[in-house]
Formats: sequence, structure tokens, C-alpha cells
Amino acid sequence: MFGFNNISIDKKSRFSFPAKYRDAFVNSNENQIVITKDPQYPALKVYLGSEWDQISTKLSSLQGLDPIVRNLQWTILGNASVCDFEPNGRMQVLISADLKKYAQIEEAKRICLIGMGNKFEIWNQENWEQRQTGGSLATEILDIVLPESIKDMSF
Amino acid sequence: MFGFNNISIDKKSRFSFPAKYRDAFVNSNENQIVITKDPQYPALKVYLGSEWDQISTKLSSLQGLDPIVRNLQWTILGNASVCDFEPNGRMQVLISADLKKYAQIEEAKRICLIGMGNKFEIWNQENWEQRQTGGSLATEILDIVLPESIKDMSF
DNA sequence: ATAAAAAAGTGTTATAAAGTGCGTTAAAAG
DNA sequence: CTTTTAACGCACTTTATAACACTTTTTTAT
Repeated sequence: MFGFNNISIDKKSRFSFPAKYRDAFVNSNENQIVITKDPQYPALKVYLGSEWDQISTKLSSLQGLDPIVRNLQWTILGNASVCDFEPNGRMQVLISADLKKYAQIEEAKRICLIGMGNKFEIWNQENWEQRQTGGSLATEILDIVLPESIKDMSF
Repeated sequence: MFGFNNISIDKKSRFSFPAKYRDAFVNSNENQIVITKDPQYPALKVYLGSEWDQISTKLSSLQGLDPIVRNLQWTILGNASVCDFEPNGRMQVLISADLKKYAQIEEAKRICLIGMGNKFEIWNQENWEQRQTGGSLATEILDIVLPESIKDMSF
């Protein structure tokens, strides 16, 4: 599941996955999609249900008394929106007002959906373009000193 | 059970869990919810009955002569409020005056209910926003040197 | 100690807002 | 030209919340 897509968001804040990904969703037998915040950029991450189960289980088992771990748990787990998903239907997903705000997505505009293999990213168009041309974004978080416990995780 | 929810608290200090969590509650067959203090931040933790049984059993079995352990026992065990809970009903829960005060929750205001997988956190909205944008809070406890005995526990 | 009053807790209902489903139209691809 | 896909619009359903009524507990005054 790769590639760039510029797609629309409707008045109720739904978007649908491009049809080209249908086979991949059907084959992996997914019926849930999870959207959450990207911990570094004003963007959203979209995981398949099975991927999410792994990531969330591991992340929530880490020692929450470490403040960096706690912050990642807040960002990633605490903002996750689990959506029922029908690979054979319209493959439609709702983005919550909160997540839209984080990714700076306006009402009824277009978004960029980027296929990254086992996950997707959702970006506001302007931010994506700026990032691709080497610009940095006001809200991006650059220097995170990671504790050992999460050095082997990839989000 | 993940995600951010901004919900209302009524005049009698009740809130209800968003309907999207109903299935999870019904499936895990929970009929009790436990609310207690967060040991580091002015926030509350909400556990499912079964999770609470594990955590409280383990925590209360630790050597109470260690002052940090003793403090955690006081905070977490000593402030726990066990509430009857009907997953098929309105999923309403009352927050005691004491816990409201600890989390700096005012009368009839909105709260943030954060789903963290196997537990929830409840925050006063201002504190949550400040915390998420990197600010620190007057009452937060930063440097806890953890004794070995609780390094493998996550609250 | 008892009764009245106040406060705290529980439950119900009504209504506006949010979310969902589906048919139709428009656009793109083959 | 036909088929598939994306976007839009509308109707229906579900959910959240405020308002209200009732019950139980606690407090106060006699």
C-alpha cells in the first residue's frame, strides 16, 4: 500500500480510501482502521487494525512513570480513533474534529493520503508540500531523546 | 479503548462514557469501574474492575516500608473509588468531590477522558492542553526514583 | 430524639447535534 | 462508448446533554 493520493473530505469529515487499495485490505482481512496523531509532525497516522494491536499493546505495556514514554502514550494511544471498516464497501472513515485540528485540516477540503507500506499518513496539503520541498513546520518536534525501552519500536 | 473525548459533567458530578466503548465494556464483562488518583499529575485514572484487581493486588503486596512504595499505595489504593457500572445501561459514573478537587475539576464543566487502552485518564481541560503543548503543571511530580519492585508495573 | 429541611444521589425524558447509510451525479479510466 | 471510481446530497439513526422529577441520606433546629 504505497503512494500519494490527493482526496476529498466530505461535510461530515469522512474520506474514502482509493479503490486501488481494496485488494490489499480484503486480503489482509482487516475490518478496523485506526487513525491517530503523528508524534513529530502535524499529521495523522493510519494503521490497519492488526498493526495497531501490536503497536498499542507494546506501547501501553511500557513503564508510564517515565515522562517521555508517558508523552508518547498520550499522543499515540490517547488520540487513537478506532473505526469500523468494510474493505468490500465504500472504505469510508471518519476523522474526528480533534485530529483534523491537529493536522490542520480545514472543513471540507482536500487532504493528502500517503501510503507507506503497512501504514498511511494524512497531511494537510500545504504542510505536505512544504515538507517535501525541505521546509520545516512550526509545530514539528525535532529532538526527542528516546529512552531505551522504545528504541526498538517503529511507529 | 483508545482516544480523546471532551465530555460534559453534570451538576451532580456524573459523566457517561461515550457509546463507542460500549462493546468493549460488554465484551470484557465488566460491572465495576475504579477511579483513583494519578500519582504524578493532577489527573484521575479509571480502571476496569478486572484490571484494578490485578494492579491493586500487586501494589498492596509490595513492601510498604519503602517510602516511595508507601506513597504510591496511599495515592493509588487509598483514593480508589469503586463504582457499579452497567455496560448495557447509560455507563454513567459519579466522581467524588475529593477526586474532582485533586484533578482540579470545577462544577459542571467539561472534562477530557483519554482512552489509553486498558485504562482511561480524566483531566481538567486546561491542564490537559497545557501538558500536551509541553507545559508543566504546578502540582506534577517529576523525579521519582523508582524502587526495583515496581519497575515492572505500569499503572 | 424527632421532624423538617437541605443536600446528595439516581433515574427519566426531550431535543439538538453528530454520525451513518445509501442513491445519484460527475468524473476518470479502460 | 462502457465501466469503474470519486464526490455529493439527502434521509435516517444514534448519541450527548440539559432539564426535570423523585428517592435517599445528611444536617439542622426544636
